[in-house]
Amino acid sequence: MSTPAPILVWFRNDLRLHDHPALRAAADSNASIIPVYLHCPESEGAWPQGSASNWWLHHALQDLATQLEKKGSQLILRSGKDPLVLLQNLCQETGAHHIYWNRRYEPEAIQTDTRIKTALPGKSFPGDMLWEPHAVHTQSGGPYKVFSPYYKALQQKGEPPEPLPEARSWQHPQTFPPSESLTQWALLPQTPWDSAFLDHWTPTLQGAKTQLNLFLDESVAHYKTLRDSPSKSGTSRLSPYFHFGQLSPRTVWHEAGNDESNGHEAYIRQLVWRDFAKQLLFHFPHTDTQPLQEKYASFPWLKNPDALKKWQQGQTGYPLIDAGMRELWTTGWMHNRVRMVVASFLVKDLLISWQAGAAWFWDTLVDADLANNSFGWQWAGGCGADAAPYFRVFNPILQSKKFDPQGTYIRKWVPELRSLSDAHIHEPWNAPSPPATYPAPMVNHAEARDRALDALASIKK
DNA sequence: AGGCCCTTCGC
DNA sequence: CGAAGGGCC
Repeated sequence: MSTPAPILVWFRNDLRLHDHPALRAAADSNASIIPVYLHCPESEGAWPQGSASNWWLHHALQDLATQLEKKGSQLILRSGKDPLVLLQNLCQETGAHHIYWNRRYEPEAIQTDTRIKTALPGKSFPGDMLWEPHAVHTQSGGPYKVFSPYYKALQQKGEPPEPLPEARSWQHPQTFPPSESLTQWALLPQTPWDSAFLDHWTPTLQGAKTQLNLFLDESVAHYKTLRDSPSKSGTSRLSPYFHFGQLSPRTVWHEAGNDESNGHEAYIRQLVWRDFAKQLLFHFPHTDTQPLQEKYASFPWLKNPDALKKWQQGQTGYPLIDAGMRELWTTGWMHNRVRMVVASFLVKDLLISWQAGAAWFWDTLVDADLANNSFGWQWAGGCGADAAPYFRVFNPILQSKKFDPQGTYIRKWVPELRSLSDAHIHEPWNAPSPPATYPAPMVNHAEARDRALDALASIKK
């Protein structure tokens, strides 16, 4: 009896063992499994992973390798220019006849996967969405561009596929091919800007599980009201786990989604936004760099490196904006409400392009995800699908008073303002003696708002 | 998933 | 003279 040829299971944005369709299918086949991860930053088009994401990736891979070792397996690391070449080499070295992977939906990934499938015996499985893009379309067969009907359509489909349980065990090859060393990939920063990251995150599968359970036990019931308060832990904080696939949306849907309470439905709605963004990038593959609404291609954005830098460093003089930008820099994450406010400020008050904002988020967020990032910034810029109309300009002072009324979030991230009263913390320039170390507002919001509306008028049809 | 400004209405 | 509601950007 000859043993079947081994199967390469190619891990990508699915760094987990549970609900992993490719791994499960390989395990069920009785062939031996060689798990591989390929690091090909140059093949990933215009969007190689950012610095904060690389930090997370390092830890997630280390953890995945450990979990695989507990099963008697090994994670094989290879790096190079082209994943096709690396997979070809691995097939030759190991005698593997099949490569299994879970699908990705970004334009670059689709091109690469298609190229690999024509050259090698690859088999792909459903990726990290509740419903894959081809499973959802409008009456006329096209993609949805508005969230509400998309959400309705998903509700009518009912439960997404059941998550697959983790395979208990599977066959291993007698010898594994050589692996590169994770340390040599130098994913961790050279200068220690990540010093606080481990205080805020546990970037492992156990960390994902713990955070999900914490959220389901303590926060989800009040999600609808608490999710907008940046000083409270009312959001799920699961985004990086989703991005790296340490959690599967199907798993989370089934753990959170069968409860009819307000909080659960509100949370599932957010999971659907995630699918919505992914299907948009899938159907409109240029929207990582180009506005979905064409008339915005001629929008008169300002090139203003000094202003951009003040925004990036949290030195705009608007407390809520600066708190958010500093939270981002320190922890690799920012509360969703604050993301909307800082984005509106960059795009509308400073008239700096949403692409410049997206690039900064891409490099600094541990949850940076091409579909979510592109969609979110186009939404803020008013040029995307179901976007906030451009004339909807967030007032950074009102948003601050409304969502951080006691200034708790501001005091946490902008220590210069800690001693101000609640009455002055949102507008420190009105305080009797404004802190000398905190900058004056870099723009007057009322004037900036008028300027933004004038700019909008200039591109109107 | 806004906000500004004006009107109206209640006190 | 503040709150509430609507038109508009």
